[in-house]
Amino acid sequence: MGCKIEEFQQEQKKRVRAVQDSMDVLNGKWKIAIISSICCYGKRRFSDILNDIDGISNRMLSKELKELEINQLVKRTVLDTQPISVQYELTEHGDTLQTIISNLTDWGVLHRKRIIG
Amino acid sequence: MGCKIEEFQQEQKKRVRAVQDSMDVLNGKWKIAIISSICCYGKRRFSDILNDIDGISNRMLSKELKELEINQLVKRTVLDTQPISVQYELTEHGDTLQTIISNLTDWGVLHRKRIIG
DNA sequence: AATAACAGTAACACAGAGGTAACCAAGTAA
DNA sequence: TTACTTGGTTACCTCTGTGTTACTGTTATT
Repeated sequence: MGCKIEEFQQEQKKRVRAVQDSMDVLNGKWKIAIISSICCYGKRRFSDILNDIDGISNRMLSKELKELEINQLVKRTVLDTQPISVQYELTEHGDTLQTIISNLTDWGVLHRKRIIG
Repeated sequence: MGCKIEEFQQEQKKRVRAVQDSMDVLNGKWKIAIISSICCYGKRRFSDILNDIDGISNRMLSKELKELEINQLVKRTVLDTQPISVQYELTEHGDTLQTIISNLTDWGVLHRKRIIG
């Protein structure tokens, strides 16, 4: 059976689907920036993240954090302070994104040098 | 001067900007799938890519390939065949995305196991 | 009594991302 | 003559991602 090529194509389709699964979670203008901010500081409050990321609105931050929570990448904890503050941290699963974030950071620098400036 | 914290924050903002530079290029429903397809086969024709990626339309593929060309990730070559065929391959710069693609593939599998199925 | 900080939410608006379907030109096979 | 293939383009439409502004409730401060 000359199935080698078809097998390879099936594998490739699986790989493409896997990449798209990742991108479904990471897509959007702000998600990776948010993860990057939380990841970098370990724990981070709502207003801190708002401050870390130039241009994001509280509406967007709130929405994106919710989605990240649903995808089990981020954990939300309400702290008993006055006024109430809310702490975000990466889950164990979220932590597994570190390699990707780091690669994307390096590549971003490279790309900017090469294309943008 | 107690500048350590501010320095760190500046560094972090730079990192976030770098990640966003990457995402500007890779964002969208199809771009990474396209790169992944070309990268996997080395060289790939329009209709092959169309076939690799479930759900993409020729309109989208054409549009995304153009953008990837503008960003110097993909090189287009018209072949003198009948009917004419067009070959796409990654540029040197596009090749530097391989690590990221591969990481995203692995993470996608992990994530699907963990969340989706 | 008024204002500020925190962590959001609600209502509305809009550009552009993405989908669908038809069409094109050149060659070629039936 | 008609139909098919390759690699697109064009027109049109829908929908969603994102932005803007204003608002909430609670506590502390002035």
